Amino acid sequence: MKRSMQTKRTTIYDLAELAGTSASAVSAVLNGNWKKRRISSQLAEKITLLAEKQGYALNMQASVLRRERSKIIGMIVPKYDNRYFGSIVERFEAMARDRGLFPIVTCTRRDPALEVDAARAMLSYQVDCLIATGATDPDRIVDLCSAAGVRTVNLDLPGSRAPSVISDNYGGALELTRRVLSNSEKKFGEMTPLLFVGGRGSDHNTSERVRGFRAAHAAAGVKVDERLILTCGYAPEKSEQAMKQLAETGESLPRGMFVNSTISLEGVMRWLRGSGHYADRIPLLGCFDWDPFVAMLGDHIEMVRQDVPTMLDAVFEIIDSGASDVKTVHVPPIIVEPV
Amino acid sequence: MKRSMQTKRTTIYDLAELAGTSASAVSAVLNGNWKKRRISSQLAEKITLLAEKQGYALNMQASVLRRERSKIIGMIVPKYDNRYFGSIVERFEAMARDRGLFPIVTCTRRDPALEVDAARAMLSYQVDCLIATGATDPDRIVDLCSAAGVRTVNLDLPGSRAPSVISDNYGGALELTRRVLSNSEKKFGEMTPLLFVGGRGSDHNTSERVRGFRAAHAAAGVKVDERLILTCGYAPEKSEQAMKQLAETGESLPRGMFVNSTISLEGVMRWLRGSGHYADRIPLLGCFDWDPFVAMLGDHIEMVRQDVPTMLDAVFEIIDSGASDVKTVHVPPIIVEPV
DNA sequence: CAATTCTGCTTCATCGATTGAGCACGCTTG
DNA sequence: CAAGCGTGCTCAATCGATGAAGCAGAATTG
Repeated sequence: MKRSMQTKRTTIYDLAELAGTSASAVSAVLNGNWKKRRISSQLAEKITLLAEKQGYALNMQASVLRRERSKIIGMIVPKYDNRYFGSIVERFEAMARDRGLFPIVTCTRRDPALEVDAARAMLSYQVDCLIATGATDPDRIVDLCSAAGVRTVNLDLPGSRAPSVISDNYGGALELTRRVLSNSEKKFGEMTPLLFVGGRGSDHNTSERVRGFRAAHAAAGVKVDERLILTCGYAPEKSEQAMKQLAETGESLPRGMFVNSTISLEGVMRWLRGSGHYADRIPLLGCFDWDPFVAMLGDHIEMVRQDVPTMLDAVFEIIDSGASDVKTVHVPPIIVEPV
Repeated sequence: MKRSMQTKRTTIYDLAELAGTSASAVSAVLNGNWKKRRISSQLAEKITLLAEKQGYALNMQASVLRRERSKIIGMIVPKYDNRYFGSIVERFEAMARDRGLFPIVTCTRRDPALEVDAARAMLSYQVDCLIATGATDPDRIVDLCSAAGVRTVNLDLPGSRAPSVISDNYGGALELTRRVLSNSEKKFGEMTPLLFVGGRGSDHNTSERVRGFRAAHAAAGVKVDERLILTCGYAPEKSEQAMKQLAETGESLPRGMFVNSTISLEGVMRWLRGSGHYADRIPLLGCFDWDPFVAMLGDHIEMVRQDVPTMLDAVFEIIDSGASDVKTVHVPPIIVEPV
């Protein structure tokens, strides 16, 4: 309480001296296995009180160095700018803590080099396990980790060398597309091909969603217009640019759109409001991802919300069970009923 | 590359043996001060190559244990569910990395007990410095840290025992209120008292914003209606509930509202759409905080966007300069021009 | 050519916590 | 009463990286 200067932190040796006992007794008491080590409850209590009074804090570096498992669990995540990743991180931290693990999370801004650097850094900090969320190149990370004997789980985007937990992108996209097409029929009396915008053509989720998009068109007997598939990247600037270019072709614009993330939707909406197209009438929209304000934007914005709690349950089940067979768990996303 | 079993990680001792040299030489080479330690560049190169080939990764726990500074910088943050905190974390991580620091961030869900636990955990991990963002009780955290000789900076919410960086809440609120009142005059030909909803009455930011809210009313010659100040907490459920209760009083509802965060706005909007009030006509709104989709919600939603880059510049200036005088830096927020 | 300096390393203690091994004492048992 | 056991602790090695101190041998100097 009264230590204001640059006091060296209190260690178990300090406590041992104060208590007139040995450091190993102090250690045993403070990490809870004093029963096993046959320390008397009197000594235990004395030490506990002293530690509290002195404001003792365990030095994790020393502890981890000595132990074989660090109980540190790492996660890398692309961005913090949307509800999906935000809730993943929030829930991940809570679940990790519930298990007595220390979570460390880092954001890699969809930058492959940063992803690798971050993974390396986490390995240096001796994480017991790493969750690679939405990684550009999950297998690269898995390789790094397995060289160090560290387990990995891929989340959101699958890899081929570690268990993965992802949304059922195909199923979600199929249903989302179906709904937008159906809205289109209700509103215009006919179904015309939709626009697909956002995401990277090379990533698994996007290609699965495109597959669902196509399947829904096929089921409705609508031919997909290939020029309307714009997998331009996730960033708002990218989708805004893609819309602008599309409009410049002079062709008539689609009546409905499948937007591949809220973050891409941000760019699309910017373009919609900035350009005079659609004359203030928002087209029929479907968005793969959920945001509370998007839900309020206009009428009939269909959304598919990825089921984060279930996904993280699956992740921790893999971790807790110690399974490491390369399987992909597909979690059905939640179809949000428009308000 | 070819280590697939549970191989013990490579250490500097392994490398030393392979290179036919000593561990200290390896250490010196790998941490870059081999020039100072007069290691020949031939040996240096040999060791570097070996390390690479063996996939050597530094054991940070051991390294930090030995060194006096850990180069780990911690941040606690209340939530990841809005753009404000999301961008704080994202930028914090980037700036920390630029300085060669390792950022660890943890989310405390506005729970005072979790805040303290998280701070303790970070101290155990030997953070050199801790940034307490939006902490319920910053002084408590500062006390914990200073007992361990760890510097602290308060962000978003100020404390009395460490430097703080916060928005100019009074100024921002004054201008935001002024604008909503002015819109009210344009639309209805008169100014009537606005509603203030969201935030905790006990927190500094909220009380400063209420002060700005009052000052703007006073300047416009409008009397504040005390029953319309609802500092019910930040969570959407809280603000939704508060609106419901207000409506149940049967009094006529205000024509404009000052909403104290996007997250509170979420609840307000839910109520607006759920209840029949305002008959689908969104009232004049001002929101202290920014979100791209909120900007698109309706006409004339005024927003004040906290200036995260400038705030974090200020935080790192304090950290870099080593200053620890208890000063509060007020960063003017950005008035967002409605689209 | 002896004395000094410089070069290029190695040795060893250290950081703080953990844990197997072991020690001293008192109590039981045959 | 000796042998055996249980209790309550201490000792010392260890985890991996770091860096002050030191030590050979080569190069330079007076």
